[in-house]
Amino acid sequence: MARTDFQTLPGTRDLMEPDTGRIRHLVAVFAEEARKAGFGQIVPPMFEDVGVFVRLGEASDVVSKELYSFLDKGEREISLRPEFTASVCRAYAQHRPLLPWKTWYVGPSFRYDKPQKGRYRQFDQVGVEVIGSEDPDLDTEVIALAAGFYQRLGLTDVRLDLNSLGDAADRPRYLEALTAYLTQNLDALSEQARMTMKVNPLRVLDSKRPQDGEVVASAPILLDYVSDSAGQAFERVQTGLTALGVGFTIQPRLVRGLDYYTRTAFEFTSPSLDAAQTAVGGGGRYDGLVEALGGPPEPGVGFALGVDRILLACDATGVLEAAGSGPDVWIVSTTDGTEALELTDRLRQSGLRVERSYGGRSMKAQMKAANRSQAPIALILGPDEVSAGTVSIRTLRWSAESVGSTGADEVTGENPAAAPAQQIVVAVQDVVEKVRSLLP
RNA sequence: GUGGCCGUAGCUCAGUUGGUUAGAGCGCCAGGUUGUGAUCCUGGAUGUCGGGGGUUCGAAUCCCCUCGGUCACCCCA
Repeated sequence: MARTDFQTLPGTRDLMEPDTGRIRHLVAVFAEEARKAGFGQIVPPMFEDVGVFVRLGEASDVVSKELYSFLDKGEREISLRPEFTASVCRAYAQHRPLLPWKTWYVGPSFRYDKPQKGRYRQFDQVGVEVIGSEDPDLDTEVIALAAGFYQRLGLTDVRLDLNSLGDAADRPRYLEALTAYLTQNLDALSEQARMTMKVNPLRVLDSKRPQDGEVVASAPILLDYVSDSAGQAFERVQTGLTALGVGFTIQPRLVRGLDYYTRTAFEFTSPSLDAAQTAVGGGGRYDGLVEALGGPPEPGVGFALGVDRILLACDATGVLEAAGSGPDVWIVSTTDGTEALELTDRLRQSGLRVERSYGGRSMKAQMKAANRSQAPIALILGPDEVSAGTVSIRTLRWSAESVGSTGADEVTGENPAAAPAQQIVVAVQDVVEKVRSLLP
């Protein structure tokens, strides 16, 4: 391990190629899907008044212990956003765009968690929110958008779990029944579950501890306590998803980590992730959140998908490979003139990806670098070429990819097992055209 | 926040009854090659053995602390 004065803080990292290229692609696909579905992009600030996030519910860990908070120089209490939904609701309350307001986002969020595989303190999400309509068809549309996005990436094994949490008015009745039941079975519960029960009984349903499994399995079912209107809406969502061919599983014990959810709640998981974190996305309806943030009582529905976990799932299933990012042309120069500089510039202006060697290295070293870059073509500028006003074009990558015929005499390579390299000499002014004709 | 495992070159790792100048493979650099990339051959560079303290004649190796990574709990994307 290299000794350096500074390194990234826990739970943060430097994303670099090829990962950054994959993320660019992923985001481009998502933006396209969202645009087709009528969503416009929002870029809210990464930090807000802590109150914006506290309204998410103080019973959730995200708020109670994972908020990155600090005092700024104006003595304001600030938090880095732990998610986008609160910011979007705040933005709606502040700007009052036309309803229904459909918006999508991408960017980092921050949670002070202990890092783990697929879990970072700074992590990227893409997501959408719709403010201002209770229509369950929007729930369906939003879920289908996420499902379609996974499909387009090639993630075919993503599983959708669905539940209805009922209206805010249904919640107390259910909590009462659940608490009574859990209290009765207190002895059978794990210590952690007992702690959770005091703070947020719903979350006990989500316990992954085998010990709690038995108790949870026969706990009262949320769906039995859901109001008629919420129940009908849930039916409508199911019918809609089925009509669209989106597969799902009703998961009566699915609850979400943030308290603001009402009615439809859903979670996407990828079984190919063997880590503890298999959720690649989730969301639901939050009909009271805008109002809680001081806005009008507008309902909302949306989801957030974890970019890093999606990438992990892609790795596990071998999709979304990094696109080849090598240059089209590599320029080898053994003179100290400005010819290489000019040729590089000219080729780049013509739209080609051009790389070259620097530092006046030997031709052998430059050819090695050219070969390694995976460029299909090397342009050689030595004293002979410069004085004759020409450039030598040499095809690279002996072994596999053919670069098209140069129509020139073949130069025998020294590698007997590989296709022979070809080399031709052209006038400087014809280089761009010739190179273009050789590229696929 | 709690617990398990781990931390030696750019990368993957070897290196235990503590013992002289700390190793391998890959990669990198240079040469063999008459300006031309594979292979091969030759040569070369790089480590305060994560950091600090302690035990010892002597520590990569044993002890303590600390930082970082990783996995699980928890939580969630």
